Amino acid sequence: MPLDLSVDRSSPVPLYFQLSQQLEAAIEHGALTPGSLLGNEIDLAARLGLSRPTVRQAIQSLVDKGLLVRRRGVGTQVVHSQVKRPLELSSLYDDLEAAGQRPATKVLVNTVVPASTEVAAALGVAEGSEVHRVERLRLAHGEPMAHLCNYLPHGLIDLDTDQLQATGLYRLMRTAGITLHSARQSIGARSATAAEAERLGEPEGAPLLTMQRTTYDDTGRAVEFGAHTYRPSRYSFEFQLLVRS
Amino acid sequence: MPLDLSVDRSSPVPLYFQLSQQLEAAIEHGALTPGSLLGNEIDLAARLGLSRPTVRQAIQSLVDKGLLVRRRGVGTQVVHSQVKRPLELSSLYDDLEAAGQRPATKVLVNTVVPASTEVAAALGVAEGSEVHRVERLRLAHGEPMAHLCNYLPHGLIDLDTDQLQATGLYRLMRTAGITLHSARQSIGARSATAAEAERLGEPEGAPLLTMQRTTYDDTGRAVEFGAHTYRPSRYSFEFQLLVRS
DNA sequence: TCAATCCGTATGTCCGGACAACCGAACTAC
DNA sequence: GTAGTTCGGTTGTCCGGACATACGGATTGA
Repeated sequence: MPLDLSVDRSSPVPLYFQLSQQLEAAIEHGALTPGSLLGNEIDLAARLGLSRPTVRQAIQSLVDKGLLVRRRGVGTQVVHSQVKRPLELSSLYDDLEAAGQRPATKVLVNTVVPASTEVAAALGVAEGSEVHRVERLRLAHGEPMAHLCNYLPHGLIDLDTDQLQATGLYRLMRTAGITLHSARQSIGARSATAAEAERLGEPEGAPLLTMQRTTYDDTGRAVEFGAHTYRPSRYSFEFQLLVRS
Repeated sequence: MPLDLSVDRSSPVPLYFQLSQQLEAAIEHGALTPGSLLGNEIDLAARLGLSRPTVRQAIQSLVDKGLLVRRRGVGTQVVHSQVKRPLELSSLYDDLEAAGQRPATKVLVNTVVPASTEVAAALGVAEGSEVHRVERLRLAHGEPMAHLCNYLPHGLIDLDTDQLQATGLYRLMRTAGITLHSARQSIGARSATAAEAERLGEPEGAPLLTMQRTTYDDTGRAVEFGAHTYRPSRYSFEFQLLVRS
């Protein structure tokens, strides 16, 4: 059964994208079983009335996602799954929501402060210049999960406390027209101070998972710097890596 | 100064790859300054005697690396740097070596054991079947930095203790002809048990950074499962993320 | 003066074809 | 029986062209 694929040429959606979506769905759905050959590109193109480059572009996008593997002289195979999602630049809020965890946010601080040396260096602004400072407690199922402290350049975005309670910071930034591009992260661990333990409902000296992140938009501007602490009993970083070959 | 680019058609290296390497070097070297336009693809192709698709392929690879940004109707710009390396599937050994840290390895255990429930599930083998078990202490500058416990399917690779001391596990696997494809990771934190504290030279109850990882080859086979603990005072996970758009 | 429109330009998509490089299996020769 | 060779099949690379689409600035109009 050669799988029923079709493309809609009247659609504004690019043909290669239509195809890659259908292939991905077929893999997800099990119509294309792991290890099975995909059939050669020429035939596939002919069958769909597409050119080979277009088919290749569709396949390539799935190879980049780690769903397919090409072998010269052999063909294109479906990877033996295990692949879920590669690491994305996502917000904790969205992650929790996607996991059905019903996240909630408690805004502790939402103000403007002069930039400390560390914050100024991270955001690439002058020391002492005004920056937004947001401190939040992230809850899941009513239990504190993480303490989030973020700094943003002044004037970049309107930080409304109500909106911060209702959604994540990244979604706010995207809505404001900022196109996120990359981020530098550092994940570590340390003992909780008395104040941190208190905030998160952990005993003093308990181990904490820490994450520092600076996010840049597509012009290279730093748009956010954050120092987060997580309760390791309730949160860990899970992600998938792909080999860049 | 329009940058001197050239390609060698007699070389077996693909033309698009030659071009992307030269562009990357130019960016690295500063010949292409952040924010500057790259010049349109048509001219670039004509100047190099290449076709536009080839030039596009070169540019696209750098866009995927996060070095360039394309804007329709505008052009292709160099990202305002900050980009170093996206997260790779690399071994701790290679990372330390690249950072000039002079890593050393002390093999504590190198044996074959029956797979526990957890290990069997991770590697996708029958519970109780034989698997390699390797336990190592990773040192930098003579100081313990991490404790690495790894399991590998039996018969996949010849695990020589001397080789394990001299290099990293990933390099051994690649040398053995295994093509790594993806990995699932989980990073967390917890308190050190007495034995762990002893091994790493930390006080009992000290916070530890933990990482569990299952690595798959390009056929989807699990080829390695590891449970690592790191001294947070000496190690943290640092990496760069790109937005997949 | 300010807003809407037009237009040049650059990337985005797509086509059809060609040859090269590589893998695996069948075949052949020893 | 085994080793080497040939050969079909598939992906990798590259070409030259065509039209669509979106952005930004200049022009035009109110």
